[in-house]
Amino acid sequence: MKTSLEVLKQELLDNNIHLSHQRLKVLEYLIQNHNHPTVEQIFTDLHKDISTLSKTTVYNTLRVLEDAGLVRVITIEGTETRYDIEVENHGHFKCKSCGKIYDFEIDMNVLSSPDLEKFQISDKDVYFKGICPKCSQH
Amino acid sequence: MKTSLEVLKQELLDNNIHLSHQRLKVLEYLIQNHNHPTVEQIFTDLHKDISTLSKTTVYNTLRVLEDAGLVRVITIEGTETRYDIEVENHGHFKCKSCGKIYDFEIDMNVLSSPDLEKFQISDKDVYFKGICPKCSQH
DNA sequence: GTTCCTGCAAAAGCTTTGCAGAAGA
DNA sequence: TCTTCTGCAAAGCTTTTGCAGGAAC
Repeated sequence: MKTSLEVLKQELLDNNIHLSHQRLKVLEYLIQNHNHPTVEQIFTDLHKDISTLSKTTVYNTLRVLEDAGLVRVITIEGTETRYDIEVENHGHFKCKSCGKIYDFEIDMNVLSSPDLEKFQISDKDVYFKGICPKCSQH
Repeated sequence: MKTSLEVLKQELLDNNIHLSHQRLKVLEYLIQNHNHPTVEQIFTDLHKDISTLSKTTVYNTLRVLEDAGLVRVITIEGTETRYDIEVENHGHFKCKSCGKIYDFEIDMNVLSSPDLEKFQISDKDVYFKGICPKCSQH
């Protein structure tokens, strides 16, 4: 399984990134919480366990993990940045009513354009917005 | 042509939005500048013509235009919000080297997922990142 | 001992809000 | 006249930066 902690720890080591307590906790959190948390959510939850944790460290760690290609940054809304363990072939849907973000499977390979023939593509993000089934019932 | 000023002005009227001088200038600017400007860029350029223009008005106007469905908000980067006249069936590519944003044609109708069967989708955004041809030459 | 990491405090940006005056219908 | 719009100033948020102390190797 790609998102196991052991595999990711190895990837960090391969990238010459120290496995500090704080970093492992953030990584662990992202593996266990696939709800696209904001920095605030990650910080608040982890702060319960690690009372000395600072928000700066959360920011630092997320950047490190992003650079290593382990986490994906979700900018579906301009006002808040969310984070997700890197998983291939899925897009994000944000419900305009309840604000929840859903994952959905999508074949990124289908996504191409003749306009981009000479472009080197390294990241593909697909963001949808609308109303989720729960909210449209009401 | 969908992006003509006259058609858009009519759409504003249909939405009960006053056609103030400032609003028309912002709209005109977006029609003439398809380079996905930030608020800062729009403000700086328009300020040359309208010396009394305030950034607040630019923000207000962009929100009004967004709500009316005339402009699209581009959140390809979490740190900056960009704006674009609404055009169907295109995605955005951001070069990680030079920072330029390119449009590319893509058939949004192809974009669907069985996971979203019961979802009402109102917005679809496709963001790619990588290196553009100009930068990969160097 | 050297290097890298953490976390506090402060700074920096971007965006929103409150409000008084101006403009428009 | 009444409603809506503008723009200044201030506030609110999120994120970054500088730096001193601490941890890891």
